[in-house]
Amino acid sequence: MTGSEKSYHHGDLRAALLHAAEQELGEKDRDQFSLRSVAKRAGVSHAAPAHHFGDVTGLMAALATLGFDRFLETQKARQAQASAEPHEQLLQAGFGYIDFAMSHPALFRLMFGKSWGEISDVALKASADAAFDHLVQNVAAVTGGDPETDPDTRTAIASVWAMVHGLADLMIGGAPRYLTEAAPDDRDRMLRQIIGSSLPAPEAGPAQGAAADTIHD
Amino acid sequence: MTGSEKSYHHGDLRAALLHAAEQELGEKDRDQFSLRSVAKRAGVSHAAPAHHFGDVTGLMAALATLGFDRFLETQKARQAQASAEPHEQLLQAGFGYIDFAMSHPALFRLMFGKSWGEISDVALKASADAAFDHLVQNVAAVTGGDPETDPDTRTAIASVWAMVHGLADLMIGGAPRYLTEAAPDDRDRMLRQIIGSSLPAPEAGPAQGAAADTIHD
DNA sequence: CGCAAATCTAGACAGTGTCAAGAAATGGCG
DNA sequence: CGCCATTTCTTGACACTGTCTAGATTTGCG
Repeated sequence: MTGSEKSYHHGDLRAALLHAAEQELGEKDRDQFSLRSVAKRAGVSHAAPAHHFGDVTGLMAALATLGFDRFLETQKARQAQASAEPHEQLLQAGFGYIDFAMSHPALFRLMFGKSWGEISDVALKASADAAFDHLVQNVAAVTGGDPETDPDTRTAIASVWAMVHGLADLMIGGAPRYLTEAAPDDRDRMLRQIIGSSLPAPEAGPAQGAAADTIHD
Repeated sequence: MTGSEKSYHHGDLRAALLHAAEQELGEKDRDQFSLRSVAKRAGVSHAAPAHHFGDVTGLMAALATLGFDRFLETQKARQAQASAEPHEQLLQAGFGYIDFAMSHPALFRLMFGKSWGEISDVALKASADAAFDHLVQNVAAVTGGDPETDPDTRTAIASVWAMVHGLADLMIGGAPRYLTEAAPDDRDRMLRQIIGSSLPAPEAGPAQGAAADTIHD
């Protein structure tokens, strides 16, 4: 423990392996990534990860879990330093969504790479669901409807999610040159406009949005 | 040639390898996919693909090129059996976009997996650009603006593309249960509504669309 | 102290992509 | 037609991958 420079037992190898894997994922491509290389980076033998994560898919699942947690944090951090008005909150969550994707493209692709249905890891599913629920709540706060029953709210959830996710995924690939070539200010304005267009009802009038102040949560 | 059952020279191995690779990609996961397995499926030695595609990335590029071509065909096929009205044309292109993604999820992920900037293969870039230009033209036909100069058109392009791409990518993963759980009819209606919400101006009046008949094509 | 459990190492195995050398078929030129 | 350069494919080898098994080392608990 303490220093834990080089003892037979690492102390907290699981976290160290996750850290190494995250760096490895950030530097190299998805196919350059190897279990042995992260083990080497962590300074342990090639078979050490097996005991903590079992399979390589186990490490991926743990990595994706960690990713979803930070994903949610990024969105909340963006929202924290913004107006409490629901519409603005949802907008900032969307920016956080895109921020995370562009900051950690490989991790983002890993998180959304596998099909939702075939997730067996309970921790991963919990973290992913938490991130999803956050989006649902933010949309519901804007529409004012129940996500489970109100069809307009359900459509709005799918709409906003698709728009933000599509922007994130496309900007990772650098596809829409109309977005990537634009100056940062222009880009933010365009994103704002685009995300806003996917919202159910931006506002009927300028005074309408102030109604949220009475409740304000 | 002729029968070409089993001669030393295959005849058209390149096409056969692409076909085998496509099937392999459809059946197995991205990581199960291997150069040797497609060679075995095509009935040739494990080193045969190297001469036609050089690297494994070369095969991937060729496969993605083939994918983008079919991607474009799928959209055009959808549009062909629909009204010539620009708004409806764009909508059908979007449905084709999503159709293709759900029919060939692995290929779709392969096509959009790599960053746009680091594409060196000229054929791949050409096919991808062709697909992108098709979208641009369809959006421009709705807005009536120049894609290069009109900022509203540029924003509309990014908006529509992001929405449709986001829907496609999310539905591959089965993420938005509000969409995947819905009955097919409901889903189409929701998609129509969602895609429509990302459009600049749905329509000013019902008679407006008939103007396309005069020009047609 | 002693021993079971947990943690990590070392070695082996099948499978991967890539490279070099050579065999087999093709096509052009005399 | 005959011959040879070129293309196409095979074979074998190499380093590397993930996973399995056996064993070494450390920890923790009675």
